[in-house]
Amino acid sequence: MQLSGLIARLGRHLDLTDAEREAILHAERGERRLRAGDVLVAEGGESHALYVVRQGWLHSSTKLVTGGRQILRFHYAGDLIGTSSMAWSQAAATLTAISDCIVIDLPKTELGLLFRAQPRIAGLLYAIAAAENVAMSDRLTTIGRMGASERLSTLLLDIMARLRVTAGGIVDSFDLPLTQTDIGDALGLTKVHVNRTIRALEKAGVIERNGRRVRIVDEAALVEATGFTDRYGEIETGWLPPAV
Amino acid sequence: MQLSGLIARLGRHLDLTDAEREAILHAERGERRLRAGDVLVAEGGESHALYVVRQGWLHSSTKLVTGGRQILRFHYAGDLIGTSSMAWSQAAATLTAISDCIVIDLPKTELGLLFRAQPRIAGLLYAIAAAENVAMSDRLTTIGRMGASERLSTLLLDIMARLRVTAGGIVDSFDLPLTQTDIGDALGLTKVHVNRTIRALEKAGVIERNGRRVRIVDEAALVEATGFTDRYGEIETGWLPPAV
DNA sequence: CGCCGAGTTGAAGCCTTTCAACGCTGGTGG
DNA sequence: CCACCAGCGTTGAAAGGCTTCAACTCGGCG
Repeated sequence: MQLSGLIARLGRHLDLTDAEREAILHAERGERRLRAGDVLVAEGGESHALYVVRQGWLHSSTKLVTGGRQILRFHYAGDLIGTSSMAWSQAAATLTAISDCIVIDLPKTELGLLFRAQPRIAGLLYAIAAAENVAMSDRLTTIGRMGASERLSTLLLDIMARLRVTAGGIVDSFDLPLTQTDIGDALGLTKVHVNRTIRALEKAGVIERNGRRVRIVDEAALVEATGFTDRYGEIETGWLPPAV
Repeated sequence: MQLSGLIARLGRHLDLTDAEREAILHAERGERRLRAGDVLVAEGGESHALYVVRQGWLHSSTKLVTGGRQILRFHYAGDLIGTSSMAWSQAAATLTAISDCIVIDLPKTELGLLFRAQPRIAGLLYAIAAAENVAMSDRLTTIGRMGASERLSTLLLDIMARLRVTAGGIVDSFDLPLTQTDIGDALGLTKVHVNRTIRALEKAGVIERNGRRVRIVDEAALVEATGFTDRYGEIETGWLPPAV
């Protein structure tokens, strides 16, 4: 179980066979520990591996010619990150640890072998990539067509939905390890306006804050305002070929 | 060659073996012809197949609770679309034909079998999915952090880069089958502001228009202003397992 | 011939940004 | 041990970019 990031993740969607577990363990390399703020991969840098998040939060981001930054996505335990190196040997985004993290290496040549040995795993990884794509689409829609408070609300709902996957029980509050600058870079807003928007939501009584802790007071109102849909549930696996 | 959408696309990245071609042909089902404006798949509708674009342009879009629309992506000949149905049986986006189109069905159970029979194809499809993800990230960055004229410039550069893949020679002008409303929905702008922005670029002398025809006069200036990078080039295939 | 969608333009208003300043906290070095 | 500094959060005021509302033109289609 020491190097089982991928097994844990895929096991959420499928009952893995022993052979599949074995093959995954064989593909995974040693783990890497990161401190909050550390950069795992830099945009434009060489990259020949994916990483599986075992513990902690990270984000991927890109820099603009104008000096700005866009945070593309937040990554949590179980996520497969750095996938752009499957298509190119240069990383398309920077991966930065938000909290202290542990990630596991998954060299892409090993992944190639895993694809051959375990086609069911290959199919599931493809389905997960498709789901990632939909998650990106959701974000695009939010940023492209919604105002500041809807963007912020969507982010909070999304984080909470994601935390519920692993946390099991009912979650209505969580620690947010992001600065308001981070939130702004994720939502396409300035930190100043993020601050005003947060305080407006607070004043409206739909959220509460206590330090880093955020509590969602009126989840229904947030969902109603944003049209948020939780995509972290099941992934359909019926079409996958049988396990080897 | 009649049903070879996928072969043509994958052949851009790999030399396919006969067995691989055969397996792909076996997975593809009959073609479907669409008229401009036709909806191939509706958001929320059942979907058990992908589609390969053989001819024409389409776009995928989502509707907002507030009544707006976000166009997520434009699709061209060779693209694999409707991939959200790999993860769920309900489509996450609407697929609409922009011009008259021909698409080929690729049932997901067939794709599952293809994954098992031809692991190299599976790996390549995964790499393509990863590249799609990066393309979405680029769009997110553009919309999240750039002004109207940069967004529009990026769209034009992106379309041109994509057309160059299939058109071979030097392309500096193309027919744009999009309304200004479409462009606005793709860029997160109103059609009114799209219009003003187009005319400003025209007045600045970086583009020219003649009906639907758009000519990029000063490509370097557009690239400079936007930091655009063409991702339509090679996909790295060195990590793929050998062909069967 | 008339209507509708697409493109165009002007004016006003709003949301978000920009600029600026200040309090607070945690970490660092003297 | 404590002073200082840097980053973060917060707030106000002014500016700006984009939207909204409205009106008018043009071309294609019934």
